Amino acid sequence: MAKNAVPEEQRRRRRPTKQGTVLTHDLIVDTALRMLREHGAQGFTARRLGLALGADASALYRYFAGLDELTRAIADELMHRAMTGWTPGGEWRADLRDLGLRIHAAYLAHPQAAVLAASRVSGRAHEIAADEAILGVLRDAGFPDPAAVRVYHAFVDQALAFAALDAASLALPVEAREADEAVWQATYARLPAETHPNIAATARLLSARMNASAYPAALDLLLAAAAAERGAGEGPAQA
Amino acid sequence: MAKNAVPEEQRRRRRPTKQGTVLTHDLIVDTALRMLREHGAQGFTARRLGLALGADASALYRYFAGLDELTRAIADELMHRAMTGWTPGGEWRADLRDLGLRIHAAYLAHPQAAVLAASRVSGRAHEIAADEAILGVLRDAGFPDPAAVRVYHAFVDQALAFAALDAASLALPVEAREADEAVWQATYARLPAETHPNIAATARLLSARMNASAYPAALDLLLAAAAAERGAGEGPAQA
DNA sequence: ACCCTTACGTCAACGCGGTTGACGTTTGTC
DNA sequence: GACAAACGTCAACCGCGTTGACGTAAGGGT
Repeated sequence: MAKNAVPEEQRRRRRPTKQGTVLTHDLIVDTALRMLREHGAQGFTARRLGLALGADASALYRYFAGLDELTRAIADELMHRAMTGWTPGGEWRADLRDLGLRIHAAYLAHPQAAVLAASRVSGRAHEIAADEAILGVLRDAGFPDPAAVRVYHAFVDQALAFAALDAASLALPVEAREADEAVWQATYARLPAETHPNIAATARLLSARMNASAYPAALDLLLAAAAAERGAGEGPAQA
Repeated sequence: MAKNAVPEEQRRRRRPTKQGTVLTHDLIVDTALRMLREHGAQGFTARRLGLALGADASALYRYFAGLDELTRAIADELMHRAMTGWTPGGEWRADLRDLGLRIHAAYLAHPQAAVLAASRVSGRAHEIAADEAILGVLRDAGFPDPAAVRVYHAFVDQALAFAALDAASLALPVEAREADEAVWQATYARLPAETHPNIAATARLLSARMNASAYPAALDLLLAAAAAERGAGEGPAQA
C-alpha cells in the first residue's frame, strides 16, 4: 500500500515532466484507457503507463495510491461515458433499455478496463449518478421501494455480468484468443456424430453464434419480468 | 511461450521430487484448486504452486506449457465437478435448471478459479461433455436446431457471466473487499436526500441486497422465455 | 527581493512474478 | 550394461508494483 494518499482536490504546484507533459488525474485515466484499448490488458502496467505519459512510473503514485485506486477511477470514467447525454424520456421500459445498452456498450468499448472494473464499487461521482438515475426511473414509474430495489439490483448485476463476460473474450491477449479459436476448431468442429451427436448436428450453427452477445435478449427478458411484477402490484401492466 | 508442449497421454518415467512427491497432471490441478481456495488469486503463482507441491516451479513446465494451459485444465476440472452425478430426468426445464445451478455452484466453490476460467474455451473432455448434454436436453425436448443453439448459447453465457461476476467479488483479496465495503458506507449510505433522493430513500434496502446473487431469478426468466419460444414453434408450451 | 515550505518528478532499489536453457539424475528398453 | 528419453533442479533473465531518498521548481509570507 502506498503511503501517499491523494489530497484529491486542490493541487497547486505543477511541474512538467522531463519530456514536457503536465500530469493530471484526467490525463492519466485517459491515457490508461487508450493503452488498454490499443495494447490490451498487458498494456495496463504502471511502467508502460509511465512511458506513454513521458514520466517515470513512480510519478503515478503522486496521483493514485496504487493501481487499485487507478482502476476505480477508470471504472468511474467508463460510467461517465455511458451516462453523458442520457436524459430520461418518461417511459421507464425504454429508459432502462437505453441505459442498459449504453452501459454495456461503454464497457465493451474498453473491454480490458471493463473486466477490471465490473466487480468493483468505485463509489465515485458517475457511478453514483448512474445508480441514482436507475432508481429514479423505477420509483418515478411507481415501483414500490422493495420492488424497485429488486429490479435495480438484477438490472445492474446483469448489465455488469454480461459486460464483463463479453469483454473478457475481447480482453484476452491476441494469442489467447487465437489459441481458443484453434482449440475450438480442432475439437468441437471435428467431434464424430457417434459420440457427440448433438454437437455434431449443430456444429455450423454453434460456430456462427460463437461471438455474438446474448445481452440484449437477456435485458428484454428482465424488463418483461419487471413489467409483470409492477403490473401485479399496481394495476394492469403497461407497454 | 514454452517450447515443451505436452505429449499429454502416456508418460513413462516417474521420478519423485526432492521431497518425495510424484507429480501428475491431476495432482497439480488439485493442488492449484486448493491453493486458490485457501489463499485466493494471489496464491495462484507458479512459484507458490511449486512450493506447495514440494517441487521447483520449473517442473510444472513438463506438464503444462504455461499457466495459460494450466488455467484451461482447471476450468475443465470445475466443469467435471459440476457434471459428476448428473443424469437427465426427462423434463427439459428441470434438467436445465439443475444444470445451471450446478455450474454456478461449482464455479462459486472456487471463485478465484472461476474468474480465470469463465471466459476461456478449454476444449477439454468435461467442457465438451457439458455442452453435449445441454444440447441433448434441448434437442430431445423437440427444439429445432436453430432454436436449440440459441437457447444453448444464452444459457451458457448467462451461467458463466453470473458465475464470473458473483465469483469476482468473492475472489477479490480481502483488503479490496473491505475497501469496497468501506467506500460504500462512506458514500452511498450518507448521500443527502436533497441531491440523491432515490438512493437515500432506499439505502437500507440497497445495503441488505448487496451480497445476494441474482442468478437463480435470471435463470428462471431465461427458461420461461425458452419455453415460450418452443411453445410458439411446436404447439402448446409445457410445464 | 528573499527565503522556505511544499508539491512533485526522478532515480535506484527491493522482492516477486513467469519462463527458459543447461545440467544432472533416474528409469525403462534392448 | 549401455543408451536414450523423461523429468526434477538450478541459475538466470526480464518485467512487474511499490517505496524511500533526493533534487528541483513554484508560490506565499515577509
